[in-house]
Amino acid sequence: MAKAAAEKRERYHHGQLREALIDAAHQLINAHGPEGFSLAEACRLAGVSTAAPYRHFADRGALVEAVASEGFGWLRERTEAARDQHRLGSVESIVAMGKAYVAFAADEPAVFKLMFGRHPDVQPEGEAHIEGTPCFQVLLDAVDAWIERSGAEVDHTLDVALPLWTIVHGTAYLLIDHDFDAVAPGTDTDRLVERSTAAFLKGISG
Amino acid sequence: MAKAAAEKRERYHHGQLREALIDAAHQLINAHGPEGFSLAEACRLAGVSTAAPYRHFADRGALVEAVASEGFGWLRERTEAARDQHRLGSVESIVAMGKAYVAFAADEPAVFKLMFGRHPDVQPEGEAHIEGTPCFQVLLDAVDAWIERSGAEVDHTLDVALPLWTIVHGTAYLLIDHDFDAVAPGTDTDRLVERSTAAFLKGISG
DNA sequence: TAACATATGTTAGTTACGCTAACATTCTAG
DNA sequence: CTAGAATGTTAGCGTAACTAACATATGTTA
Repeated sequence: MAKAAAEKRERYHHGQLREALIDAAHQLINAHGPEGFSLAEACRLAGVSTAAPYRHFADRGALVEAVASEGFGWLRERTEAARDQHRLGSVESIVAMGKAYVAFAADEPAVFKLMFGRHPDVQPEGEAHIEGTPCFQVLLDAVDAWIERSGAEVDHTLDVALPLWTIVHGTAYLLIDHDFDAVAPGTDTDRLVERSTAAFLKGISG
Repeated sequence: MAKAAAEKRERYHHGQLREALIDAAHQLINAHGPEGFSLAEACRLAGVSTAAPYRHFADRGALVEAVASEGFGWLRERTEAARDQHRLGSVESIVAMGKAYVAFAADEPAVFKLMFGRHPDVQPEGEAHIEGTPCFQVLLDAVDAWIERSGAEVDHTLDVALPLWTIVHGTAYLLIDHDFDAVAPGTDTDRLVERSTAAFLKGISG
C-alpha cells in the first residue's frame, strides 16, 4: 500500500489522498497506539506535504474519526457472520457473537479503542456514536430471538443485552490492555467469554 | 491547591514540587483526558519552569505513571470498604464491590484509564501492572469466601473472579466513554452491575 | 479551444510542547 | 564555613499541528 502511494507520486495531485491518509493513519495507529501517531508521519507515508491533509480533514482529530468510523462497519460484519453460524436464538449464537467481538478487538485494538473511546465533545451534538447503533441492533435482535426461544422471563431486551455487552467489552479491554497478564497470564478469552456468557444466560433464565 | 503553589513561590526552591506536579497533572488529566494534558501546563499550575519536572521525573510518561499509581491504592480502599459493608461471602458483598469499582471509574475516569490502559512496553520488564495485583487479590478473597459459603462447584477461583471482573470493567468503560448514551441513555449502572453479577453467580452455582 | 472557477497540492512560517545543556541558587554534611 | 548534592532557571533544539499565500490540476461553459 505504501507502494501504491509512491508510484502515484509523479503527479502533482495525489488523487486518492483521503483514502491513502486513512490507510496510513490506520497503520500508524495500530503500530503506535491511538494517540501515538502523528499527522506528519501519515503524510510521509502517503508521500505528501504536511499541509495536504487539511484539504480533506478539518484537523488531526477528524482523520482519527475517519479511522474509527470504518471500525463499526467491520465489527458489524464480523458479529453478524458469527451469529449466522449458529441457530437463531441459540446460546451458541450469542456466545459466537461475543467471541467475534473480542476477536475484533484483539485484531484491531487501536481502532477498537477509538470507536468506543471517542471524546463526546468532539462529536456533533445530539447524535453521539450514531454509528454504533446498527452494531448494537445486531445484538438486540439476537437477544430477542434467544428470549423467545428460551422462554426466559425478562422485562426488557436491554436487561439481557447490556450485561452481555459489558462482559465482552470488559473482556476485550482487559485483553488488549494486557491487564490479564499480571493476575491471570495466558487467559483463554474464548473460553472466558463462553463461560461468562453461558452462566449469565443460565442465571437469567432459570 | 493552586493557592498553596502560588503562596510558596517566593522561594527559589519549590520544596514540594513532586507532589505539586502529580496534583496538577491529576487535575489536568481529569479535565482534558489522559492524553490531552501537557507537562508545560502542569508546570504553569505548579508555578515553575518547564524544565523543573525533569529533576523529579524522567519524562512526561513518568509523571503520568505516578498519577496512575495513586489510583490502585484508592481503588483497593474503596472496594475493600464496600466488601466489608456486607457479610463475608455473600452475593451482596460481591455486588457492592462491583458497584464500588464502577463508582471509582466514574469519579476518576482519566485515572482509571491510565491505570488499566498503560502501554506495556513503558513498564519495567517482568512486573507489568504489579500494583494491580493486591487490588485483584481483594476480589479473589471475596470470591473464595462466596464459593465456600454458596457451595458452588467451580474448579478455580479465577473461573468466577475473571468473569466478574469483565462485567464491572466493561460497565465502567462503557459508562465513562459514554457509550451507553447512544443505545441505552440513562442506564442505571448500579442496577446493571447488580443484575449482571447476581445472574452470573446464580448461573455458576445452580 | 480559451478562460474561469474550483479542487487539491506546495512552501514558509507561527506556536506549543518535550526535552537537554549550561548555569544559578539553596540545602546539608563534615 | 565550605564543598557538593539537590533543585531550580534560562536558552535552545527538534518535531508536530495548523494557517496563509501561492501553484497546479480539473472540469465547465462560452
